[in-house]
Amino acid sequence: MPELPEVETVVRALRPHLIGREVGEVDVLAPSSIGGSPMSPNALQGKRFEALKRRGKYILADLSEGMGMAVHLRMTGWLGIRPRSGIPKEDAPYVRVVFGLRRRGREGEVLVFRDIRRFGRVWCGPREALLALPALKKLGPEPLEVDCEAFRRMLKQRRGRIKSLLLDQTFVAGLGNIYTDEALFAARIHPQKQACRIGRVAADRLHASIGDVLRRALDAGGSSIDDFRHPDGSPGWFQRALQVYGRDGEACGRCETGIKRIVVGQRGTWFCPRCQRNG
DNA sequence: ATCTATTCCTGGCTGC
DNA sequence: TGCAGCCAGGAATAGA
Repeated sequence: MPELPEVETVVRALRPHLIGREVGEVDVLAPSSIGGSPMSPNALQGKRFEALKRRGKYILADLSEGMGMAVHLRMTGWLGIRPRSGIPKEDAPYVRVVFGLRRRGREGEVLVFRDIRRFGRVWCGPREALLALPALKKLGPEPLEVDCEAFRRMLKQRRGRIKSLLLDQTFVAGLGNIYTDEALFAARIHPQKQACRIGRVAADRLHASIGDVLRRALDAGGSSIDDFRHPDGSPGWFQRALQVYGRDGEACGRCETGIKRIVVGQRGTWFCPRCQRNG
């Protein structure tokens, strides 16, 4: 499932392929994959990619003449560059949108949006209209940019359970189920602990753990759980380094206690009942 | 502010 | 071997 490190990995890999190229013909095979867009993807035809960025779990492209594109991969979304006539047969049923790419007027490759479960979305339109989309506008701060004191204050103001709070994109933008569980384990905080009752020392530890786990996952090219793959089809490696996520019954790397799975806010949650106490 | 339930969607699993 | 039923999961949404 693409979270911040996976989305950032995709952005970095796509950047050199897209910058400077112009959008050619656009083929929308699944209209439901187009978000409540300000405009149809066809409006991007003839516009040139100028920048590719990430905000939370959103991929944001700046195009010429003030246009933009936003993509959310959700569970199974994938973006990649393919030869114009070279979409593999096994991918074909899941290809939802195809953007032709031209350089100096010459047709070349295509940007493919593939998405098995169709939860992902592509939005197109004027940049300002995209940034005004409620979901983007309400995003909380980037977890790698918020400083320790600010983070501590943010926790103090909230009475919800820490796990649910970290998953709330309006609180911090970019964490998902994998990295919240990993960060809470590293900081030795119980996922159901009330945010405002996390002490100063533990809050600082959590802030550091979030930064640490995200940076290490980024260095590993993300985690290939289920079907996350880089734009070139290669997998990330961080799933090997995961300490608790999906490791029901396995021994905790710190104390050997069995990792436990519970449900918090309708989300599968893995933690070590001995290292992470709710007291 | 916060909680719960529901919806979207499909591959993969379980149980018969 | 086949089939029904269930589940995961991010985020929007509605309602409490």
